[in-house]
Amino acid sequence: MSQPMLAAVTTADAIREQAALLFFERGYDATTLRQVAAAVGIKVSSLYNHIESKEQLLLSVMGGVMDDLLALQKVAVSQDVDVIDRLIAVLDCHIRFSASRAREVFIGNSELRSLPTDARAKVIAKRREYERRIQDLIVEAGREGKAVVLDARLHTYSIVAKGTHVASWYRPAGALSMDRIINIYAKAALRELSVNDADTRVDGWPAAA
Amino acid sequence: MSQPMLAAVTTADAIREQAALLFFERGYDATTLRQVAAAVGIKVSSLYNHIESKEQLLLSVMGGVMDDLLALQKVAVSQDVDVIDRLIAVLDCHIRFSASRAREVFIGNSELRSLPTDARAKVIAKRREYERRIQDLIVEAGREGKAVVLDARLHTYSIVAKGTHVASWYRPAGALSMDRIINIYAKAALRELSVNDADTRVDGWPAAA
Amino acid sequence: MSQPMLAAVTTADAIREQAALLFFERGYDATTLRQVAAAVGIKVSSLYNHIESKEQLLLSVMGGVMDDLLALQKVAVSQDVDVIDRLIAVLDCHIRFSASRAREVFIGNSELRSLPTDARAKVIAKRREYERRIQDLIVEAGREGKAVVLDARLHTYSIVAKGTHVASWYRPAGALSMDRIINIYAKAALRELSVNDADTRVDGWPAAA
Amino acid sequence: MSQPMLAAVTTADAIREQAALLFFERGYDATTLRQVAAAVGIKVSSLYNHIESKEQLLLSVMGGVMDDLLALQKVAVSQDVDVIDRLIAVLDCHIRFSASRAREVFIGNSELRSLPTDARAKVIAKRREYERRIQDLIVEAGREGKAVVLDARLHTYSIVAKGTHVASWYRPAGALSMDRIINIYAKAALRELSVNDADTRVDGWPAAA
DNA sequence: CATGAATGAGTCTTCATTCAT
DNA sequence: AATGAATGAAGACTCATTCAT
Repeated sequence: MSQPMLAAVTTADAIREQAALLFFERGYDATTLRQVAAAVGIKVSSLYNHIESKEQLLLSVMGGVMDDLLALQKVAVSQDVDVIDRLIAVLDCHIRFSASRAREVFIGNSELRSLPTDARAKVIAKRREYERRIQDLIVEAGREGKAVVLDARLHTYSIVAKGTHVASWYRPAGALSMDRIINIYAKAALRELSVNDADTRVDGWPAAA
Repeated sequence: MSQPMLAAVTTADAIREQAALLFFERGYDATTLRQVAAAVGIKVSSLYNHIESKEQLLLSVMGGVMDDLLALQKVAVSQDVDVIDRLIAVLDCHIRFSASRAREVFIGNSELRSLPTDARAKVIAKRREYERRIQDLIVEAGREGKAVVLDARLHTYSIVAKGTHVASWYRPAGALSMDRIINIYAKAALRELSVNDADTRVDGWPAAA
Repeated sequence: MSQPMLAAVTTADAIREQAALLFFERGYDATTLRQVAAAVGIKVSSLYNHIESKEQLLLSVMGGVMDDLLALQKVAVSQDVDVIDRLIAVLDCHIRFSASRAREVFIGNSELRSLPTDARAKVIAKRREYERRIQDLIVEAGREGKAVVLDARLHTYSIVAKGTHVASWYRPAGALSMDRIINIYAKAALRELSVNDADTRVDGWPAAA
Repeated sequence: MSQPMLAAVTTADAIREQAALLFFERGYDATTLRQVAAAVGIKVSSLYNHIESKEQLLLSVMGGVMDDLLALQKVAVSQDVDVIDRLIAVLDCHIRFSASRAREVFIGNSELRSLPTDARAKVIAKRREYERRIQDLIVEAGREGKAVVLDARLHTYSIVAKGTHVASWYRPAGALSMDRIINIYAKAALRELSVNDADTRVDGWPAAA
């Protein structure tokens, strides 16, 4: 009823879905379990047949995001192709993920501080690993003379920031198609690194795969 | 003690300062007026001799940020120089502000939704105006053939995102000096727009002023 | 596992057993039906196939205690022997019961107030009857010059109190054997009443039976 | 207002008083903070201006009881008189305290298990110390041939039990005066130990002091 | 019989806010 | 100005109980 497109099979799924929506819209602290329950169509106490606590609910919402993202990035990074092509793959992965799972990504960014200390630490570690891989690629490209690196870390931040930003406004029904967004941001990133034929590389990209 | 340079003269100032710190660290919802009072060294009820409400406190913390930012941007934009130089000035303004007033900027980004509807609307309008000016500059540069614009809005977002990101991690004592960060991000932005001699333009910039 | 000797045959029995254990350890109010269910190895809802309500469970745990005790006391009181011998029999009965069914006795003492009003009234009536019989014996002994009674009621309380106390600490595996405890407390009670040859009477007691 | 005799000066005192009353009547678990607040004549949330938590309230109610009791007992034990006189003094102290502060003593006995583990451990240690002193006196009396000891520990329990029991029913307005109760129970205790002239010793007791 | 799920009632606790002093 | 106390509103969570499967 409340999920026209994605009918949640389990009540537990429905709870996670609605919670994600509400956490995204109002923030974790400002979201009441009453609101979550109402959105699902059950009473607050019934919630506890499916979740352990509000904190656990947040965890399960943020849950796999970083793992999924790391897994996808791994694939992109591991391809046996040119650095630039791997970089493009990583960019594609980054923006596509940030857009297609915008809500979770956004929550993952904004509600880190609502997480219990140990869980937060784990997520932060994954985040660092994720950024490190991007940075490594940038350094490699620089070393091979295929990019003019100003500051590897800041270039990385610049890329990461694009994803964070996209996650805050992307809507499937928006004016810009996801592929177009990815295409432009990938070009922008390569340009920022002064990669030769940045635009062409991006447009001809999946070809090499 | 927590503000080495700017010792708050008024109690009201101290409150705003500590509130900013706490809102930044834990978020508006998760911050208690008790915590603010404790940080200032007074009791909760005494707070109300200086503030009207928690919401008003948030407003006064986020208060001038957008106004100040718009004012600074205005100066940058109004200079009677080359588009690219104006763009650089705007970039400098953007990153410098995002870094030097990181906490307020961060709160302004993350706690928009905690604002009462009308206040939120006003801030959003200012935000749009701010972004519009950047976008206009990009469009102008593109029209004059001094930049190869892929999508003016996305380029704008890319720039804005850098500031948002910087506001989340910049510390005065950090490894990177503010000027260096600005220098690199300005180059990155010009490169992203395929501006000729991007790096040189940035390095030689204030000269024209 | 928790009942080495008396393995509960019925699930209903197991429930009563575990409930008794938990009520004893944590009190009725502090005991959760979930805990009872867990102790039995079933789920909470399954409990209701065997009990009517938590209150009824308490009732059935406290259930027969007073009836059983009264019945045993009846036998002791009705013997056709010397008052002192009957008193000793009653003392034996009292302490033996308090020790051998310590948990139920303890619960019966401490959870009276958790009982619904009418049930509580019934138990209290039985209690009074029980104490009255002891008191009557004391009075009789006094009248016959076989005891020096200070205050029949207080002597009765003194005896009752010993049982209550024993019920709170007696463990079958403890240092003192049950028979020894009974022997000593019986002597103490007779001594308290200044019965002649108190110790000898107790030691030679079952002889007369 | 609600305490005709003992007008509590502080609100905090009133809370402790009413809490003691309610904990005594219905038990800690069955007592609601709402009830406590209502009894005091304030709202539940106001309670928290005076207490830290329900558990702390229990602690502060049970608070000094054992300390006070130990202090009084110390005085009785330390007198430079005959063992039997010291024993009588200790008995007087025990029963008098159990009666005059019946509610607190009762709560201290019945709600031990509601205490957090560490607090419970402390109270239990004090209890043991208290009982040990009684037992030492009994042993001493036995060694000096002034008492015929059956089992020092059980005699101690017998005495302790009388106090516990008294605390459960004593009312200042009751039929038996406190002094009479003390007198009888002291005699009963000495008789139980086969002390010579038990009754006379008790009746002539304070004389030696 | 056993159980997963639902739920109304109620628990302790926190918080922003007010007001008399 | 500062504060102790009071309070309405709300929040997360628990529990005994019911019912369909």
